[in-house]
Amino acid sequence: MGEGEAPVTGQRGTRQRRAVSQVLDANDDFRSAQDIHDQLRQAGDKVGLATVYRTLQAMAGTGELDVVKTDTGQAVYRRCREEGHHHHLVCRECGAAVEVTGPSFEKWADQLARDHGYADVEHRLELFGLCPACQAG
Amino acid sequence: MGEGEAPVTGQRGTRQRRAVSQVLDANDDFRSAQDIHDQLRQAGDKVGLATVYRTLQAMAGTGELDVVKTDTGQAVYRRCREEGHHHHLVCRECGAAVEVTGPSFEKWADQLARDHGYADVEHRLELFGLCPACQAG
DNA sequence: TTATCTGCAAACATTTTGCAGCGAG
DNA sequence: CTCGCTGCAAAATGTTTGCAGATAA
Repeated sequence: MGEGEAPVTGQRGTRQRRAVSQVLDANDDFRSAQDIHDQLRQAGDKVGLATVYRTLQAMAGTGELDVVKTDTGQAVYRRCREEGHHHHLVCRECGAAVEVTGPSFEKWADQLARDHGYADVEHRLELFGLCPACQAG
Repeated sequence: MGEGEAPVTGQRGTRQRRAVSQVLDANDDFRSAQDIHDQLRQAGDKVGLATVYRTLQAMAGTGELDVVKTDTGQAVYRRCREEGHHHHLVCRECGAAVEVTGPSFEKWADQLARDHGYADVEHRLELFGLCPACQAG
């Protein structure tokens, strides 16, 4: 009795899940759900688009994935490297990204919020540019 | 001869445009295109939704409007106060916003880009929180 | 007059959801 | 066996676009 509520961690090890995870491992850059879906099909793994969305969402929820919204509002994902709070410098050409942290920036933001009496402040910071490789190309 | 290409500035003074402009003047906070459309209808001004979108887009293009993308990717607008580059501390409850600039932050961002060899870097920074008024409520 | 603007509805792109069936544990 | 996962297709969102007719200059 009292097995209690299902552990939030309760994810089943399905083929589809594994396939998505694998694609994420294989890519060093940010990809959209649809990109990942295409890549999956090309590799011969048949996975529904909805499932890709659901899986990415689930993984992002546990913090194992980083999500960035592009210019057009599209969400792009990649496996998270650094724990904790950080931002990304993303190449707008190829999706390659560097994770960055800025203690001084964080402090500035906090101070700013305090100065204006805003509570519960969070920020979204994205940096977009051309990576060295894409400049050369 | 040579009237030349039409001046980019060629905007006609239509009732609809004026109505949208008026709503923007009346609001001190960020509103979505649809919000503005609703507000317009309530005020008795019949303006098509597409026209609202087109107008807002045009105004944003000339720099007379600030645009911020919310969490959900929705675009929200308000008349721009400060010229030049700045960011916003927006109340996630009521849309009230403070415009902020951060020279130290800008410098940090530039340096970061340089350190990683990224060119043509731009950043998007939004701060979301609860404004003093909404905390009280 | 005439180029621009407007309104409508249909097109779009991305993401979410309902539901019957499959499959991991 | 069960309950969560999956696939499909349909729905939902928010925004854009094509086109015929209205309108500012």
